[in-house]
Amino acid sequence: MPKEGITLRSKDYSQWYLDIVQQADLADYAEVVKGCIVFKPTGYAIWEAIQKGLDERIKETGHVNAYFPLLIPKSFLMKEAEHVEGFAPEVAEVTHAGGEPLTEPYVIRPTSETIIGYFYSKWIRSYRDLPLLINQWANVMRWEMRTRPFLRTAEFLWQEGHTVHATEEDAERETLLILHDVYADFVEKEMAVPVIRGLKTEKEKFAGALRSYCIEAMMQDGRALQAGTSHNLGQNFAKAFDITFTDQNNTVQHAWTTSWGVSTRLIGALIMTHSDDEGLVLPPRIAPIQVVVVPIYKNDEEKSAVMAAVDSITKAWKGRIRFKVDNRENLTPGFKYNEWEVKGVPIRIEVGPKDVQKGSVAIARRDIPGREGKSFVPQEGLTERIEALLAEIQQALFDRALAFRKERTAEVSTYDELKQQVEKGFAVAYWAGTTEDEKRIQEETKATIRCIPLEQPGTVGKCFYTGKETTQQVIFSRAY
RNA sequence: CGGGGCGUGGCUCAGUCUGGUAGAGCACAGCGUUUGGGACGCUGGGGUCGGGGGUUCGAAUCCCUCCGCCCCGACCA
Repeated sequence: MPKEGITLRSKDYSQWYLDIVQQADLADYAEVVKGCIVFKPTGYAIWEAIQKGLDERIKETGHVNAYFPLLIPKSFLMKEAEHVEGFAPEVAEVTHAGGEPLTEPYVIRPTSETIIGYFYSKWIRSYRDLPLLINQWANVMRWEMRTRPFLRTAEFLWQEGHTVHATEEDAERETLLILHDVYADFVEKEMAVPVIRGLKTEKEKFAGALRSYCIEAMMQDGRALQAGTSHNLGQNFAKAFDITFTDQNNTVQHAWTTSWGVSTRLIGALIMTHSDDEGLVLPPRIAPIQVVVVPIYKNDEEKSAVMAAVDSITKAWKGRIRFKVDNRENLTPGFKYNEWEVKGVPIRIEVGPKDVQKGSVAIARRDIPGREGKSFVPQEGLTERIEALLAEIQQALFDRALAFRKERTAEVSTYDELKQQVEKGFAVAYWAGTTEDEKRIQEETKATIRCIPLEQPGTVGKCFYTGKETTQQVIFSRAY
């Protein structure tokens, strides 16, 4: 049953996405502030769930939270050559305050390596101070030319980890720990979004990094979305900000730093991975509301019987299931079904007079729309049944997304094949080209190397572009 | 930055070509009837027509100018 106000995916995927954001009430355009959005309560609740899952993992891996200033002296940004080049075009500047021009303008942070680097240089003296493992939850601003709710907004929310280590190996271990145990683990287990872990090419790496690792997901239109990045910054920032320490041998050395972040863009990934033409679909583990209960009655007598049943049914749920009883008056059940479907609640329970008599409820799963996903089950054992079903839905969403990605991924051995494949999804190819080659391919196909997957077949093949033999495979795709 | 679209009650838009008392649907408020897949009736409130200037007896409508937002593309988490 097509929903009002939602464009079909097959008709216009981009418009469908915007419609979902609006209809599920996730965000509003901040029309008075260019490129920004308002995170409405429903959308912000998803962010809070993401924060919770990530924050737990960040802390479990030994990090602590702190907070640094929003404004950064402009000169700080200039200290690391590649970094300036990467970010200068998109920073917003504060030139006046208190009615006076500032002697040195501030920039609104586009990312915090520089200001954090400044403080780290003050705090670190000895190898005994290392590793320093700090994360911050913050907002940042990048003046992007073209914005899209959640996927790319001028201001966005994120976490950015900034760590300092005594050796290159330690920094590398940290970078990969975050990639695997924090980002990939969270995104796959909690968000049910399968990702490919890989290394960025020189062209795509973070401005100022030695190496950038990433997790890449495939959206339903076959395009890639970078869902998280973890950078080994080498000694670049340590040298720019003079982050040094004295080692065991009393020698002063530059430290090795890392930075890593994921943003509210993950909400976009969630939408574009699971949702359908009926609206938002949320994986149970991330859903702010996992189960909605719609009571059905015609008169006061029925109402009291139904509500009593609802109370006794939901009593056992507290602390186990995140649920909401939709007891709004003057709205028909049908209206409520539609509303909660659009908003992506994983399970809907209907309780009506017939259920009171029979000791049953109707249970409908969001990931299987329509009659197929709805059945009548006994009230007895319902809590366990729901918990099992939530887990089943979580797995089903992941499996479906993974199957979709596999179906839309193919190995290519010629440039023509690549051109065709990137229309559909990911093209896996042997690659021995240069950054220049990569740029040319992007101009011609709009596709970029999303990553060099960490998992490599280890076999030798011919680069489709240069014809050189190589063992390195990469993934080409169009990206968000 | 290039291309396109739009600006009229809260929302979606009609009205602009051809100037003549600002409209519809939805939403909202009240009352009543409804309620197992987007209910219905009656009543009601709500608009400096994006801003400024001009033409005219008269401008949402014609002219000039400024502003803003959205979509597509290049660039980017």
